[in-house]
Amino acid sequence: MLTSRFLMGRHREDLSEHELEALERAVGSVTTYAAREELVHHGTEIHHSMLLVEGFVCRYMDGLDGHRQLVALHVPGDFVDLHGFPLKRLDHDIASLTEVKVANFPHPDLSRLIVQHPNLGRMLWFSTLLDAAMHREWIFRLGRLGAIGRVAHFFAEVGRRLQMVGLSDGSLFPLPLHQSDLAEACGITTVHVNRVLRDLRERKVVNFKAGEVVVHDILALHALAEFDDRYLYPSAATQPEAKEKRRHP
Amino acid sequence: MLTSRFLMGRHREDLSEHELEALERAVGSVTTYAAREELVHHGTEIHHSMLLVEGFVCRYMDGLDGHRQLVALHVPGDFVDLHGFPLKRLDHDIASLTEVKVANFPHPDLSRLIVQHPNLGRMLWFSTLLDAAMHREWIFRLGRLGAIGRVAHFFAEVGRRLQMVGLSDGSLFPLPLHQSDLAEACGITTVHVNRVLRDLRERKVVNFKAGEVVVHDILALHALAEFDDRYLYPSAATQPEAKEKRRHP
DNA sequence: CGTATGATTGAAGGGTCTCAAAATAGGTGG
DNA sequence: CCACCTATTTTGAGACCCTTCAATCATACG
Repeated sequence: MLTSRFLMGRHREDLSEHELEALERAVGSVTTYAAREELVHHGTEIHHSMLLVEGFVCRYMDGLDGHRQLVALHVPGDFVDLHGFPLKRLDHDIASLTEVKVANFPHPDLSRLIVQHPNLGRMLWFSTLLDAAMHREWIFRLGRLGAIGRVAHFFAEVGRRLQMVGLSDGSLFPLPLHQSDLAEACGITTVHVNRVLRDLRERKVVNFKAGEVVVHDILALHALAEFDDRYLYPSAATQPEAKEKRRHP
Repeated sequence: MLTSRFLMGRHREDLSEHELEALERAVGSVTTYAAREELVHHGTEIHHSMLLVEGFVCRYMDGLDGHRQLVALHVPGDFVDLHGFPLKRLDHDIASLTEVKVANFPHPDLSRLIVQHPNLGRMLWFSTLLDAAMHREWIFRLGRLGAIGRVAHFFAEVGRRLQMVGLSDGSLFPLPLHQSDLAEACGITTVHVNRVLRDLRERKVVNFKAGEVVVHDILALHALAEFDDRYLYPSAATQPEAKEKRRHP
Protein backbone atom coordinates (compact mmCIF):
# COMPACT_ATOMS: atom_id res chain seq x y z
CA MET A 1 0.00 0.00 0.00
CA LEU A 2 1.29 3.40 -0.97
CA THR A 3 -0.05 5.06 2.17
CA SER A 4 0.90 2.34 4.62
CA ARG A 5 3.59 4.45 6.28
CA PHE A 6 1.44 7.57 6.67
CA LEU A 7 1.41 8.53 10.37
CA MET A 8 3.01 5.20 11.19
CA GLY A 9 4.08 5.45 14.80
CA ARG A 10 2.29 8.79 14.97
CA HIS A 11 -1.27 7.82 15.91
CA ARG A 12 -2.05 6.11 12.65
CA GLU A 13 -4.09 3.77 14.82
CA ASP A 14 -6.60 6.59 15.28
CA LEU A 15 -7.62 6.06 11.68
CA SER A 16 -10.23 3.41 10.90
CA GLU A 17 -9.84 0.80 8.20
CA HIS A 18 -12.54 2.61 6.32
CA GLU A 19 -10.67 5.90 6.46
CA LEU A 20 -7.36 4.31 5.49
CA GLU A 21 -8.98 2.77 2.46
CA ALA A 22 -10.52 6.09 1.49
CA LEU A 23 -7.12 7.71 1.76
CA GLU A 24 -5.50 5.06 -0.38
CA ARG A 25 -8.22 5.46 -3.00
CA ALA A 26 -7.57 9.19 -3.14
CA VAL A 27 -4.18 8.60 -4.70
CA GLY A 28 -4.40 10.11 -8.14
CA SER A 29 -1.10 8.95 -9.55
CA VAL A 30 2.35 7.81 -8.61
CA THR A 31 5.46 9.62 -9.79
CA THR A 32 9.13 8.84 -9.53
CA TYR A 33 11.86 11.45 -9.58
CA ALA A 34 15.59 11.17 -9.96
CA ALA A 35 17.89 12.33 -7.18
CA ARG A 36 18.45 16.08 -6.83
CA GLU A 37 15.39 17.11 -8.79
CA GLU A 38 13.23 20.07 -7.89
CA LEU A 39 9.74 18.81 -7.16
CA VAL A 40 7.99 22.04 -6.24
CA HIS A 41 9.06 25.59 -6.79
CA HIS A 42 8.00 28.23 -4.29
CA GLY A 43 5.24 30.58 -5.31
CA THR A 44 3.72 28.43 -8.02
CA GLU A 45 0.14 27.44 -7.46
CA ILE A 46 -0.15 23.75 -6.70
CA HIS A 47 -3.13 21.49 -7.26
CA HIS A 48 -2.01 18.29 -5.67
CA SER A 49 0.03 17.17 -2.68
CA MET A 50 2.61 14.42 -2.47
CA LEU A 51 2.94 11.61 0.00
CA LEU A 52 6.49 10.31 0.06
CA VAL A 53 6.56 6.57 -0.53
CA GLU A 54 10.24 5.90 -1.06
CA GLY A 55 13.41 7.95 -0.77
CA PHE A 56 14.35 11.23 0.86
CA VAL A 57 13.09 14.71 0.10
CA CYS A 58 13.98 18.09 1.54
CA ARG A 59 12.42 21.51 1.76
CA TYR A 60 14.67 24.52 1.64
CA MET A 61 15.00 28.25 1.17
CA ASP A 62 17.81 30.05 -0.58
CA GLY A 63 19.48 33.16 0.75
CA LEU A 64 20.67 36.08 -1.32
CA ASP A 65 24.28 34.97 -1.32
CA GLY A 66 23.32 31.56 -2.60
CA HIS A 67 23.51 29.95 0.81
CA ARG A 68 20.78 27.40 1.25
CA GLN A 69 18.93 26.50 4.42
CA LEU A 70 17.03 23.25 4.73
CA VAL A 71 13.82 23.75 6.67
CA ALA A 72 12.67 20.14 6.63
CA LEU A 73 13.78 16.65 5.75
CA HIS A 74 11.18 14.11 4.72
CA VAL A 75 11.22 10.37 5.10
CA PRO A 76 8.85 7.78 3.65
CA GLY A 77 5.35 8.19 5.04
CA ASP A 78 5.59 11.97 5.20
CA PHE A 79 2.98 14.06 3.44
CA VAL A 80 5.60 16.33 1.92
CA ASP A 81 3.63 19.33 0.74
CA LEU A 82 0.27 18.92 2.35
CA HIS A 83 0.84 22.47 3.56
CA GLY A 84 0.16 23.49 0.00
CA PHE A 85 -3.41 22.28 0.28
CA PRO A 86 -4.68 25.09 2.52
CA LEU A 87 -1.91 27.49 1.50
CA LYS A 88 -2.36 27.00 -2.26
CA ARG A 89 1.23 27.97 -2.93
CA LEU A 90 4.41 27.30 -1.00
CA ASP A 91 6.90 29.70 0.50
CA HIS A 92 9.83 27.37 -0.11
CA ASP A 93 11.22 24.89 -2.60
CA ILE A 94 11.11 21.10 -2.47
CA ALA A 95 13.66 18.78 -3.99
CA SER A 96 14.51 15.11 -3.98
CA LEU A 97 17.72 14.04 -2.32
CA THR A 98 17.60 10.50 -3.65
CA GLU A 99 15.54 8.79 -6.25
CA VAL A 100 12.02 9.03 -4.86
CA LYS A 101 8.56 7.68 -5.37
CA VAL A 102 5.61 9.87 -4.43
CA ALA A 103 1.85 9.36 -4.41
CA ASN A 104 -0.06 12.37 -5.69
CA PHE A 105 -3.30 13.53 -4.10
CA PRO A 106 -5.31 15.99 -6.20
CA HIS A 107 -6.62 18.78 -4.02
CA PRO A 108 -10.25 18.45 -5.13
CA ASP A 109 -10.14 14.83 -3.99
CA LEU A 110 -8.63 15.85 -0.67
CA SER A 111 -11.43 18.38 -0.21
CA ARG A 112 -14.03 15.70 -0.76
CA LEU A 113 -12.16 13.29 1.49
CA ILE A 114 -12.15 15.74 4.35
CA VAL A 115 -15.85 16.49 4.13
CA GLN A 116 -16.74 12.82 3.90
CA HIS A 117 -14.31 11.74 6.61
CA PRO A 118 -13.96 14.49 9.22
CA ASN A 119 -11.73 12.39 11.43
CA LEU A 120 -9.37 11.73 8.55
CA GLY A 121 -9.40 15.45 7.86
CA ARG A 122 -8.38 16.08 11.43
CA MET A 123 -5.51 13.64 11.09
CA LEU A 124 -4.32 15.31 7.90
CA TRP A 125 -4.33 18.59 9.77
CA PHE A 126 -2.52 16.83 12.59
CA SER A 127 0.18 15.63 10.23
CA THR A 128 0.91 19.17 9.06
CA LEU A 129 1.21 20.27 12.67
CA LEU A 130 3.79 17.56 13.24
CA ASP A 131 5.83 19.41 10.64
CA ALA A 132 5.30 22.62 12.57
CA ALA A 133 6.45 20.92 15.78
CA MET A 134 9.59 19.76 14.01
CA HIS A 135 10.10 23.27 12.68
CA ARG A 136 9.99 24.57 16.24
CA GLU A 137 12.52 22.03 17.35
CA TRP A 138 14.78 23.09 14.50
CA ILE A 139 14.44 26.69 15.66
CA PHE A 140 15.53 25.59 19.09
CA ARG A 141 18.36 23.56 17.63
CA LEU A 142 19.69 26.45 15.57
CA GLY A 143 19.12 29.08 18.20
CA ARG A 144 20.50 27.30 21.22
CA LEU A 145 22.85 24.49 20.25
CA GLY A 146 26.42 24.64 19.02
CA ALA A 147 27.62 22.86 15.93
CA ILE A 148 28.03 19.45 17.56
CA GLY A 149 24.63 19.63 19.19
CA ARG A 150 23.00 20.63 15.93
CA VAL A 151 24.43 17.73 13.98
CA ALA A 152 23.73 15.34 16.83
CA HIS A 153 20.16 16.55 16.99
CA PHE A 154 19.71 16.09 13.28
CA PHE A 155 20.90 12.50 13.50
CA ALA A 156 18.78 11.85 16.56
CA GLU A 157 15.63 13.18 14.94
CA VAL A 158 16.03 11.42 11.63
CA GLY A 159 16.95 8.17 13.34
CA ARG A 160 13.88 8.30 15.53
CA ARG A 161 11.59 9.16 12.65
CA LEU A 162 12.96 6.38 10.49
CA GLN A 163 12.48 4.03 13.40
CA MET A 164 8.84 5.04 13.64
CA VAL A 165 8.23 4.09 10.02
CA GLY A 166 10.19 0.86 10.30
CA LEU A 167 13.30 1.96 8.44
CA SER A 168 15.74 1.91 11.34
CA ASP A 169 16.40 -0.42 14.21
CA GLY A 170 17.56 2.54 16.24
CA SER A 171 21.28 2.10 15.78
CA LEU A 172 21.76 2.00 12.02
CA PHE A 173 19.87 3.81 9.32
CA PRO A 174 20.34 5.14 5.80
CA LEU A 175 20.87 8.86 5.35
CA PRO A 176 21.99 9.44 1.77
CA LEU A 177 23.15 13.02 2.20
CA HIS A 178 26.38 14.84 1.47
CA GLN A 179 28.19 16.69 4.20
CA SER A 180 27.12 19.86 2.44
CA ASP A 181 23.50 18.81 2.95
CA LEU A 182 24.12 18.38 6.64
CA ALA A 183 25.67 21.81 6.61
CA GLU A 184 22.60 23.31 4.99
CA ALA A 185 20.38 21.56 7.50
CA CYS A 186 22.40 22.62 10.52
CA GLY A 187 23.26 26.19 9.62
CA ILE A 188 27.01 25.65 9.58
CA THR A 189 29.63 25.36 6.86
CA THR A 190 30.52 22.15 5.10
CA VAL A 191 34.07 22.39 6.38
CA HIS A 192 32.89 22.59 9.93
CA VAL A 193 30.45 19.71 9.46
CA ASN A 194 33.43 17.63 8.54
CA ARG A 195 35.22 18.52 11.75
CA VAL A 196 32.11 17.88 13.80
CA LEU A 197 31.66 14.46 12.22
CA ARG A 198 35.24 13.57 13.07
CA ASP A 199 34.62 14.71 16.62
CA LEU A 200 31.46 12.59 16.90
CA ARG A 201 33.33 9.65 15.43
CA GLU A 202 36.28 9.98 17.80
CA ARG A 203 33.95 10.30 20.75
CA LYS A 204 32.39 7.03 19.60
CA VAL A 205 28.92 8.58 19.47
CA VAL A 206 27.94 8.22 15.82
CA ASN A 207 29.63 7.37 12.57
CA PHE A 208 28.33 8.95 9.39
CA LYS A 209 29.79 7.47 6.25
CA ALA A 210 28.70 6.58 2.75
CA GLY A 211 25.15 7.73 3.34
CA GLU A 212 24.69 5.66 6.46
CA VAL A 213 24.53 6.51 10.14
CA VAL A 214 25.75 4.08 12.77
CA VAL A 215 24.83 5.10 16.29
CA HIS A 216 27.27 3.81 18.86
CA ASP A 217 26.06 5.66 21.93
CA ILE A 218 22.51 6.86 21.66
CA LEU A 219 22.44 8.27 25.18
CA ALA A 220 25.47 10.43 24.45
CA LEU A 221 23.88 11.44 21.16
CA HIS A 222 20.67 12.50 22.84
CA ALA A 223 22.56 14.29 25.58
CA LEU A 224 24.60 16.30 23.07
CA ALA A 225 21.42 17.11 21.16
CA GLU A 226 19.25 17.75 24.21
CA PHE A 227 16.95 15.42 22.34
CA ASP A 228 13.56 14.43 23.69
CA ASP A 229 11.32 12.70 21.18
CA ARG A 230 8.03 13.95 22.61
CA TYR A 231 7.87 16.75 20.06
CA LEU A 232 7.49 14.01 17.44
CA TYR A 233 4.23 12.93 19.11
CA PRO A 234 4.99 9.21 18.96
CA SER A 235 2.03 6.87 19.37
CA ALA A 236 3.20 5.21 22.55
CA ALA A 237 6.20 5.21 24.84
CA THR A 238 8.37 3.05 22.65
CA GLN A 239 11.55 4.28 24.30
CA PRO A 240 11.23 4.01 28.06
CA GLU A 241 14.22 6.20 28.84
CA ALA A 242 14.41 9.03 31.31
CA LYS A 243 12.05 11.83 30.41
CA GLU A 244 11.85 15.41 31.64
CA LYS A 245 15.24 16.21 30.30
CA ARG A 246 14.81 19.53 28.66
CA ARG A 247 11.59 21.00 29.84
CA HIS A 248 10.71 21.82 33.40
CA PRO A 249 8.16 19.61 35.12
CA MET B 1 -15.71 41.94 18.06
CA LEU B 2 -13.24 39.67 19.75
CA THR B 3 -12.39 37.88 16.52
CA SER B 4 -12.25 40.90 14.25
CA ARG B 5 -8.49 40.68 13.81
CA PHE B 6 -8.42 36.98 13.04
CA LEU B 7 -6.70 36.52 9.65
CA MET B 8 -6.93 40.25 9.07
CA GLY B 9 -4.78 40.96 6.06
CA ARG B 10 -4.35 37.21 5.65
CA HIS B 11 -7.34 36.23 3.49
CA ARG B 12 -9.93 36.95 6.13
CA GLU B 13 -12.05 38.05 3.19
CA ASP B 14 -12.39 34.40 2.22
CA LEU B 15 -14.66 33.96 5.21
CA SER B 16 -18.34 34.76 4.82
CA GLU B 17 -20.31 36.92 7.23
CA HIS B 18 -22.08 33.77 8.28
CA GLU B 19 -18.84 32.00 9.07
CA LEU B 20 -17.40 34.97 10.92
CA GLU B 21 -20.48 35.13 13.09
CA ALA B 22 -20.26 31.43 13.81
CA LEU B 23 -16.65 31.87 14.84
CA GLU B 24 -17.50 34.77 17.13
CA ARG B 25 -20.27 32.75 18.72
CA ALA B 26 -17.85 29.91 19.43
CA VAL B 27 -16.01 32.04 21.96
CA GLY B 28 -16.50 30.32 25.26
CA SER B 29 -15.00 32.90 27.55
CA VAL B 30 -12.58 35.77 27.70
CA THR B 31 -9.59 35.77 30.01
CA THR B 32 -7.04 38.38 30.91
CA TYR B 33 -3.55 37.61 32.10
CA ALA B 34 -0.89 39.77 33.64
CA ALA B 35 2.44 40.28 31.90
CA ARG B 36 4.97 37.46 32.12
CA GLU B 37 2.46 34.78 33.06
CA GLU B 38 2.63 31.24 31.80
CA LEU B 39 -0.54 30.53 29.83
CA VAL B 40 0.10 26.96 28.71
CA HIS B 41 2.62 24.47 29.95
CA HIS B 42 4.01 21.92 27.52
CA GLY B 43 2.74 18.40 27.81
CA THR B 44 -0.48 19.17 29.63
CA GLU B 45 -3.63 18.16 27.82
CA ILE B 46 -5.54 21.19 26.64
CA HIS B 47 -9.25 21.47 25.96
CA HIS B 48 -9.54 24.92 24.54
CA SER B 49 -7.53 27.22 22.29
CA MET B 50 -6.89 30.92 22.67
CA LEU B 51 -7.29 33.71 20.18
CA LEU B 52 -5.18 36.69 21.18
CA VAL B 53 -7.30 39.83 21.38
CA GLU B 54 -4.92 42.28 23.02
CA GLY B 55 -1.27 42.24 23.99
CA PHE B 56 1.72 40.12 23.10
CA VAL B 57 2.32 36.45 23.72
CA CYS B 58 5.28 34.21 22.99
CA ARG B 59 5.92 30.53 22.62
CA TYR B 60 9.24 29.14 23.77
CA MET B 61 11.30 26.13 24.67
CA ASP B 62 13.88 25.92 27.42
CA GLY B 63 17.28 24.31 27.00
CA LEU B 64 19.05 22.28 29.63
CA ASP B 65 21.27 25.12 30.72
CA GLY B 66 18.30 27.37 31.26
CA HIS B 67 18.73 29.14 27.95
CA ARG B 68 15.40 29.91 26.40
CA GLN B 69 14.52 30.01 22.74
CA LEU B 70 11.42 31.77 21.50
CA VAL B 71 9.81 29.85 18.67
CA ALA B 72 7.00 32.28 17.97
CA LEU B 73 5.73 35.72 18.84
CA HIS B 74 2.03 36.39 18.70
CA VAL B 75 0.22 39.61 18.00
CA PRO B 76 -3.50 40.43 18.32
CA GLY B 77 -5.55 38.34 15.91
CA ASP B 78 -3.32 35.30 16.21
CA PHE B 79 -4.84 31.99 17.23
CA VAL B 80 -2.10 31.33 19.72
CA ASP B 81 -2.44 27.64 20.48
CA LEU B 82 -4.77 26.36 17.82
CA HIS B 83 -2.06 23.78 17.21
CA GLY B 84 -3.22 22.21 20.44
CA PHE B 85 -6.58 21.39 18.87
CA PRO B 86 -5.36 18.55 16.63
CA LEU B 87 -2.24 17.90 18.73
CA LYS B 88 -4.11 17.70 22.07
CA ARG B 89 -0.98 18.70 23.96
CA LEU B 90 1.79 21.14 23.13
CA ASP B 91 5.49 20.57 22.80
CA HIS B 92 6.35 24.02 24.10
CA ASP B 93 5.32 26.62 26.64
CA ILE B 94 3.29 29.77 26.11
CA ALA B 95 3.57 32.93 28.15
CA SER B 96 2.31 36.48 28.07
CA LEU B 97 4.81 39.23 27.46
CA THR B 98 2.41 42.02 28.31
CA GLU B 99 -0.96 42.12 29.92
CA VAL B 100 -3.14 40.20 27.49
CA LYS B 101 -6.74 39.48 26.70
CA VAL B 102 -7.59 36.17 25.05
CA ALA B 103 -10.79 34.61 23.75
CA ASN B 104 -11.12 30.94 24.61
CA PHE B 105 -12.54 28.42 22.17
CA PRO B 106 -13.51 25.08 23.73
CA HIS B 107 -12.35 22.25 21.51
CA PRO B 108 -15.72 20.50 21.33
CA ASP B 109 -17.18 23.72 19.94
CA LEU B 110 -14.37 23.97 17.42
CA SER B 111 -15.07 20.41 16.31
CA ARG B 112 -18.70 21.25 15.72
CA LEU B 113 -17.77 24.49 13.97
CA ILE B 114 -15.53 22.70 11.51
CA VAL B 115 -18.10 20.10 10.59
CA GLN B 116 -20.81 22.71 10.15
CA HIS B 117 -18.58 25.17 8.28
CA PRO B 118 -16.00 23.27 6.23
CA ASN B 119 -14.64 26.44 4.69
CA LEU B 120 -14.07 27.96 8.11
CA GLY B 121 -12.38 24.74 9.11
CA ARG B 122 -10.07 25.09 6.17
CA MET B 123 -9.20 28.63 7.19
CA LEU B 124 -8.46 27.53 10.73
CA TRP B 125 -6.11 24.95 9.30
CA PHE B 126 -4.69 27.66 7.07
CA SER B 127 -3.98 29.87 10.06
CA THR B 128 -1.94 27.15 11.74
CA LEU B 129 0.07 26.73 8.57
CA LEU B 130 0.86 30.42 8.62
CA ASP B 131 2.57 29.69 11.91
CA ALA B 132 4.48 26.89 10.21
CA ALA B 133 5.54 29.24 7.43
CA MET B 134 6.81 31.71 10.01
CA HIS B 135 8.61 28.88 11.77
CA ARG B 136 10.38 28.07 8.50
CA GLU B 137 11.41 31.67 8.04
CA TRP B 138 12.79 31.67 11.57
CA ILE B 139 14.80 28.57 10.73
CA PHE B 140 16.22 30.40 7.75
CA ARG B 141 16.88 33.46 9.86
CA LEU B 142 18.77 31.52 12.53
CA GLY B 143 20.57 29.25 10.11
CA ARG B 144 21.72 31.77 7.55
CA LEU B 145 21.76 35.30 8.97
CA GLY B 146 24.24 36.93 11.32
CA ALA B 147 23.22 38.78 14.44
CA ILE B 148 22.27 42.02 12.70
CA GLY B 149 20.24 40.23 10.08
CA ARG B 150 18.42 38.21 12.70
CA VAL B 151 17.38 41.22 14.71
CA ALA B 152 16.50 43.16 11.58
CA HIS B 153 14.37 40.28 10.37
CA PHE B 154 12.56 40.05 13.65
CA PHE B 155 11.69 43.73 13.50
CA ALA B 156 10.68 43.46 9.85
CA GLU B 157 8.38 40.52 10.47
CA VAL B 158 6.69 41.89 13.54
CA GLY B 159 6.26 45.28 11.93
CA ARG B 160 4.63 43.76 8.87
CA ARG B 161 2.34 41.56 10.92
CA LEU B 162 1.25 44.42 13.12
CA GLN B 163 0.60 46.43 10.00
CA MET B 164 -1.65 43.68 8.67
CA VAL B 165 -3.82 43.80 11.77
CA GLY B 166 -3.88 47.59 11.84
CA LEU B 167 -1.50 48.13 14.72
CA SER B 168 1.33 49.74 12.80
CA ASP B 169 1.59 52.35 10.10
CA GLY B 170 4.73 50.64 8.86
CA SER B 171 7.25 52.92 10.47
CA LEU B 172 6.34 52.90 14.14
CA PHE B 173 4.92 50.11 16.23
CA PRO B 174 4.82 48.90 19.83
CA LEU B 175 7.06 46.01 20.78
CA PRO B 176 7.06 45.75 24.56
CA LEU B 177 9.99 43.38 24.89
CA HIS B 178 13.23 43.47 26.82
CA GLN B 179 16.53 43.15 25.03
CA SER B 180 16.76 39.74 26.64
CA ASP B 181 13.55 38.76 24.86
CA LEU B 182 15.03 39.81 21.55
CA ALA B 183 18.05 37.72 22.43
CA GLU B 184 15.90 34.68 23.09
CA ALA B 185 14.07 35.22 19.83
CA CYS B 186 17.21 35.69 17.76
CA GLY B 187 19.46 33.06 19.26
CA ILE B 188 22.12 35.50 20.45
CA THR B 189 23.11 36.87 23.83
CA THR B 190 21.53 39.87 25.48
CA VAL B 191 24.83 41.67 25.46
CA HIS B 192 25.19 41.24 21.76
CA VAL B 193 21.61 42.31 21.12
CA ASN B 194 22.54 45.54 22.79
CA ARG B 195 25.48 46.05 20.45
CA VAL B 196 23.39 45.15 17.42
CA LEU B 197 20.70 47.64 18.43
CA ARG B 198 23.31 50.33 18.71
CA ASP B 199 24.60 49.42 15.30
CA LEU B 200 21.11 49.57 13.79
CA ARG B 201 20.54 52.90 15.50
CA GLU B 202 23.82 54.39 14.27
CA ARG B 203 23.13 53.17 10.77
CA LYS B 204 19.80 54.99 11.01
CA VAL B 205 17.86 51.85 10.15
CA VAL B 206 15.69 51.28 13.21
CA ASN B 207 15.51 52.57 16.72
CA PHE B 208 14.26 50.25 19.45
CA LYS B 209 13.61 51.95 22.73
CA ALA B 210 11.14 51.77 25.57
CA GLY B 211 9.14 49.00 23.96
CA GLU B 212 8.71 50.82 20.69
CA VAL B 213 10.25 50.37 17.27
CA VAL B 214 10.81 53.31 14.95
CA VAL B 215 11.77 52.30 11.45
CA HIS B 216 13.86 54.93 9.71
CA ASP B 217 14.90 53.02 6.61
CA ILE B 218 12.66 50.12 5.80
CA LEU B 219 14.52 49.23 2.62
CA ALA B 220 17.79 48.94 4.51
CA LEU B 221 15.99 46.94 7.18
CA HIS B 222 14.58 44.51 4.65
CA ALA B 223 17.91 44.26 2.88
CA LEU B 224 19.74 43.40 6.09
CA ALA B 225 17.05 40.85 6.93
CA GLU B 226 16.69 39.45 3.41
CA PHE B 227 13.05 40.03 4.18
CA ASP B 228 10.30 39.24 1.71
CA ASP B 229 6.81 39.27 3.17
CA ARG B 230 5.37 36.62 0.88
CA TYR B 231 5.88 33.92 3.47
CA LEU B 232 3.27 35.77 5.53
CA TYR B 233 0.70 35.13 2.78
CA PRO B 234 -0.72 38.65 2.80
CA SER B 235 -4.13 39.11 1.22
CA ALA B 236 -3.04 41.46 -1.53
CA ALA B 237 0.05 43.27 -2.69
CA THR B 238 -0.11 46.01 -0.11
CA GLN B 239 3.56 46.81 -0.50
CA PRO B 240 4.41 47.26 -4.17
CA GLU B 241 8.15 47.10 -3.70
CA ALA B 242 10.61 45.04 -5.66
CA LYS B 243 9.92 41.36 -5.31
CA GLU B 244 12.01 38.34 -6.21
CA LYS B 245 14.67 39.30 -3.75
CA ARG B 246 15.57 36.10 -2.07
CA ARG B 247 14.18 33.28 -4.06
CA HIS B 248 15.06 32.47 -7.61
CA PRO B 249 12.44 33.14 -10.25
C1' DC C 1 16.57 58.11 48.59
C1' DG C 2 17.86 53.29 48.39
C1' DT C 3 17.10 49.28 45.82
C1' DA C 4 16.12 46.26 41.95
C1' DT C 5 15.91 45.68 37.22
C1' DG C 6 17.35 46.49 32.73
C1' DA C 7 20.62 48.75 29.55
C1' DT C 8 25.30 49.74 28.26
C1' DT C 9 30.20 49.28 27.74
C1' DG C 10 34.98 46.92 27.98
C1' DA C 11 38.34 43.23 27.49
C1' DA C 12 39.54 38.63 26.61
C1' DG C 13 38.59 34.09 24.90
C1' DG C 14 36.57 30.67 21.91
C1' DG C 15 33.82 28.71 18.28
C1' DT C 16 33.05 28.97 13.63
C1' DC C 17 34.16 30.87 9.07
C1' DT C 18 37.07 31.81 5.20
C1' DC C 19 40.47 30.71 2.08
C1' DA C 20 43.37 27.35 0.28
C1' DA C 21 45.23 22.97 -0.63
C1' DA C 22 45.53 18.03 -0.51
C1' DA C 23 43.57 13.46 -0.27
C1' DT C 24 39.99 10.28 -1.30
C1' DA C 25 36.17 8.24 -3.68
C1' DG C 26 33.29 7.39 -7.64
C1' DG C 27 32.47 7.01 -12.44
C1' DT C 28 33.94 6.68 -17.34
C1' DG C 29 36.36 5.43 -21.26
C1' DG C 30 40.26 3.40 -23.19
C1' DC D 1 42.04 -3.14 -15.15
C1' DC D 2 44.12 1.07 -15.30
C1' DA D 3 44.03 6.15 -16.26
C1' DC D 4 41.66 9.94 -15.89
C1' DC D 5 38.27 13.20 -14.32
C1' DT D 6 35.11 15.08 -11.27
C1' DA D 7 32.81 15.44 -6.96
C1' DT D 8 33.34 15.00 -2.27
C1' DT D 9 35.87 14.66 1.89
C1' DT D 10 39.62 16.04 4.75
C1' DT D 11 43.07 19.03 6.80
C1' DG D 12 45.54 23.55 7.98
C1' DA D 13 46.10 28.44 9.30
C1' DG D 14 44.39 32.88 10.16
C1' DA D 15 40.57 36.09 10.74
C1' DC D 16 36.30 37.39 12.60
C1' DC D 17 31.99 37.28 14.97
C1' DC D 18 30.00 36.41 19.01
C1' DT D 19 30.30 34.91 23.85
C1' DT D 20 31.72 35.26 28.48
C1' DC D 21 32.64 37.64 32.53
C1' DA D 22 32.55 42.01 34.82
C1' DA D 23 31.64 46.42 35.85
C1' DT D 24 29.20 50.73 35.25
C1' DC D 25 25.21 53.41 34.11
C1' DA D 26 20.21 54.46 33.72
C1' DT D 27 15.57 54.01 35.12
C1' DA D 28 11.51 52.84 37.76
C1' DC D 29 9.63 52.04 42.05
C1' DG D 30 8.80 51.60 47.09
